Amino acid sequence: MGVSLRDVALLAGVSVKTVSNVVNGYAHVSPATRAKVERALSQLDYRPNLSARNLRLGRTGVIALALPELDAPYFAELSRFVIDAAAEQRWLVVIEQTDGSLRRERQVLDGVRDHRVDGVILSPVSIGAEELAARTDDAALVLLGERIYDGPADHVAIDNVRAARDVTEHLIGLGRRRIAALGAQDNSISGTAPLRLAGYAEAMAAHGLPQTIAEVERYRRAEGAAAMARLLAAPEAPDAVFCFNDLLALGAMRTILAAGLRVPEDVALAGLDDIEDGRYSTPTLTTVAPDKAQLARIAVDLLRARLDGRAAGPPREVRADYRLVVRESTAGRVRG
Amino acid sequence: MGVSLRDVALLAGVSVKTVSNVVNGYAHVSPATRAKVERALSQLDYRPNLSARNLRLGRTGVIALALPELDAPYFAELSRFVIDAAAEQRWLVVIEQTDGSLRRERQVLDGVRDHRVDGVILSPVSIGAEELAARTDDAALVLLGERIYDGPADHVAIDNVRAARDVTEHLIGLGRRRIAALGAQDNSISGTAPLRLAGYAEAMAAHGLPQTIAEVERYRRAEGAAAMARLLAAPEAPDAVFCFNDLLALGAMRTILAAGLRVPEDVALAGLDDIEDGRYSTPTLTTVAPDKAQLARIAVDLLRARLDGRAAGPPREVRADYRLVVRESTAGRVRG
DNA sequence: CTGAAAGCGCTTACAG
DNA sequence: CTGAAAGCGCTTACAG
Repeated sequence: MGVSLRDVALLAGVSVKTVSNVVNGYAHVSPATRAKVERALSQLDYRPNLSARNLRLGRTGVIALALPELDAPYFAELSRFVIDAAAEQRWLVVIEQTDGSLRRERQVLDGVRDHRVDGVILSPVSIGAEELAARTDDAALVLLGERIYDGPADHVAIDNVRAARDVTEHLIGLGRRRIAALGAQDNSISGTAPLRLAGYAEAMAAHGLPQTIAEVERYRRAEGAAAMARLLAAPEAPDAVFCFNDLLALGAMRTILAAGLRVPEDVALAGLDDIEDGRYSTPTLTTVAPDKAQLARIAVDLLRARLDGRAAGPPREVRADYRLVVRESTAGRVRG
Repeated sequence: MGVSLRDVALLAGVSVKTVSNVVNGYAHVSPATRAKVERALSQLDYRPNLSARNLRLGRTGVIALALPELDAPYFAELSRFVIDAAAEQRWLVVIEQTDGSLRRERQVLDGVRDHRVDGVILSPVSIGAEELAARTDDAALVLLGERIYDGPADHVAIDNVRAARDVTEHLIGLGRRRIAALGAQDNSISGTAPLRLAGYAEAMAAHGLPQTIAEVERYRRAEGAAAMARLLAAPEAPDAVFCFNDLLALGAMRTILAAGLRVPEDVALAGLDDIEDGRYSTPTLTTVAPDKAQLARIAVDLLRARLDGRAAGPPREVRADYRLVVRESTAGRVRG
């Protein structure tokens, strides 16, 4: 294959153990021996075989990041931070796309048992809390960004209810009264949709305002555009819409503008995720910005704690920060 | 660790070799033995230890996909297809972000020598053809989406010169005359910028039109917005702009609209990449759509051929398909 | 401070 | 058709 410890040991005239000691930076190696070994190491350009090390150590040095779809900007941006945070632990990150399907979410979890990855950071859509809680393997698992109740595993997310309430209050504060929620979902067991809907409903109820709810299957632009068309066709069209993510909002924006209406004059629009697209759309998009770097870092830290065996206790529940970012789609335009 | 072949063999009352034969689906196992083994297999819920198999086979079953940044939509969309194509080979894909830096591009290549991955699909920015050609390790490597001359490795990309010419011809055909190119780069050794610039220049020269060139450092929205502001401030503002990718175009669009000008009436705009954002912007964005699924599949196929040892010959150069997609940013709006 | 040896779990000639 | 055994390259008690 390549150069092995044995080759280096032979050349340096020492044992394999000694070479291993030097490679792994252990103390108690005499300077003379160390120098000899290091000369041989560089002469042969030795690189440890990670497969062998992993077999011996029972680790792969690889973690899986499982998310519905990599090409949704929110997940792509989040992945970037997860990969960076993992790199600091010298972990490689394998990306697995579940499409939100139960079968594939289960498959990802099995990857740990196949010794392909040491642990999994999962952004769950379909898998239920009971199933996760019933898992017998002790695979390191961190749930990211969705809310599964009863903590079957470590979990990090923003407070979705509060964030949704903040957005809705912002729209109400602008004087809007016919405020629709776009993005409710029927099929989501563990998703955020019910939480965001709850936050919206809380705020609307607190002000005695009627609720209008538009459902979608998936959080993509096309669905936002279609749902918005349905809202506009209704007898009482909304004067503001809180979309449950930015992609839905950008799709909705397209529909509104293409219909010859103005944003925000006719319809104010807010999203959630703070993807880059919304910072350059016209008008720019008001949104909730989760601290993605923080989310990623916490997820990696939680996983590391489990893998180190430092945390053997009950699942931990961590909240990440977010902030409301008001832009033109609700506040109106400023000519540049 | 877990259940090993030995455990299964003990329970089934056969040798390890026989269990291995069954697990790997080899022929010539008597039905009776096979049944016995399979019973033991499922009783113990055996899962092969991939680390051990990999050590033995000298393979990891993992490939690296190295690209500048995952959160650029083009790369996120491409990654999705690469992961899917790799999954069909039962490969896992580790994503590495180079930020276009030479150091990190080199690091990725070293990953093969560390036996962390079997091969690499690299979207190069900084690394030069000479350096790649000078590599002594025989790591499987496929170059994706950029043009490096003299084929130091297998390579797949669209014909960037021709695509750029097509876009420019389209703008000329619309009657535009002051057509600027936005996205030229100074620092790119291996990048596509010179190729796209060449295509633009060819078309402009063919029609005797003057060339205007705006440079950027990186292909992001912010840079497109800033470069467009510079173009608008010039004495002869352009009536059309060919941006070297869609992100630049979307940034430029923001600047034009924020300045109170119209797209395409005042300035027509075209990009390249066909990212989803451009299909929902207002106006929608004219662009070149590379066949991303095809690019990904070819890249994976090229890598597989190298790893199988089927292809030991000289590097292969493959062209992927693309098409010009005319939308509102050049053709004008249709009210919905 | 250093060495000889076992063993992680798998695959694969080599016998029979 | 099946088995006993070697070996992939590493780490780690166990001696000395």
